[in-house]
Amino acid sequence: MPFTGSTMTSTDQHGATTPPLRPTRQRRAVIEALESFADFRSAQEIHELLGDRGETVGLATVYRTLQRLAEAGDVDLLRTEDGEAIYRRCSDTHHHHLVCRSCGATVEVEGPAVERWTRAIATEHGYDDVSHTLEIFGTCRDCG
Amino acid sequence: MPFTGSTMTSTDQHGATTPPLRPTRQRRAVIEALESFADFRSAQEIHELLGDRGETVGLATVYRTLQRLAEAGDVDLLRTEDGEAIYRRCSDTHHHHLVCRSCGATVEVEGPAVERWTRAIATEHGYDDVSHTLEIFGTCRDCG
DNA sequence: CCCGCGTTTGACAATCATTCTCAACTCTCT
DNA sequence: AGAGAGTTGAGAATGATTGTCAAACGCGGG
Ligand SMILES: [Zn+2]
Ligand SMILES: [Zn+2]
Ligand SMILES: [Zn+2]
Ligand SMILES: [Zn+2]
Repeated sequence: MPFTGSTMTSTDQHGATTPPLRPTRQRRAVIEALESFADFRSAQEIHELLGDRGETVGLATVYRTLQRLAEAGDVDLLRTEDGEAIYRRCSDTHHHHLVCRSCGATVEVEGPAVERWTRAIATEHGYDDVSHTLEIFGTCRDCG
Repeated sequence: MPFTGSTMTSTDQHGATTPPLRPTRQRRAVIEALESFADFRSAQEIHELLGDRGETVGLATVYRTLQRLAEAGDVDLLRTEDGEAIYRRCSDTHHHHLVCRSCGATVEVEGPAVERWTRAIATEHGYDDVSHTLEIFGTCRDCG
């Protein structure tokens, strides 16, 4: 049963199997593509953008790269209503997102209180090694 | 761009298109199946259980029913690490889940403060019609 | 009880995102 | 240059979820 606290986990990497990561053309291309977006995008969208730009990067590679980045915590991952994975470059400090339901405009937010609360609640119920996911959705001013 | 606050939304249904819902054998069977679980299960698992029980219900029907129930707010929906949808019968008041990462044991939790915080943060940034998703993961006592 | 009709079902095909395969290729280091 | 591990890409494979559509059903009305 694979349950997660993937994006925005409060617990961090154990220490181990972190094999080297080579700076290849495609890897750089994907990262660069991410830089050019302010909101969440799917692997397919990123692959498409790269195609338009002339940068040739295999779809499988885009998927692989995005996964690696997500695991490394260099990008945040969330799921659309229908389960599709979408990614976004983001700051390295733990945070959450306030996303516009209609245009996707995203704002990073922090809430020390919430962080404390989740940990407390979990501990209180005997749960260890706590992590969590939290996203806020709404309609932004422009889409209002 | 389908972004959500599906499960555990703080905003509720607008008012409209809620066509009647017939209490069919299969519908009842799915609901009953859900009653027999305390944790989240996938459509496939539920379909399988029904099969074992002798209750014949088409897989497509299980999917459809589960969707309806989720939309109606009668069951909570969340996604496994790999995007698979899993469901669980739950109380009708707004709440969140504390889930064991390894065995799936689930506890419903409430946090008025968090509810207030998400709304405040959103408003503060000019976002309206706010909803949110929040899940806490950890290792339960038994799996510790 | 029987009829009419919109709803629901189910077997199966169709989607579609994501993963797998694996031979060719690229780094890195010596 | 050469060896060895890490990467890539084209295309096949997977697997959850959805679409199709004719047959079966549930709910009144007569
Ligand atoms: Zn917007
Ligand atoms: Zn947090
Ligand atoms: Zn457990
Ligand atoms: Zn809440």
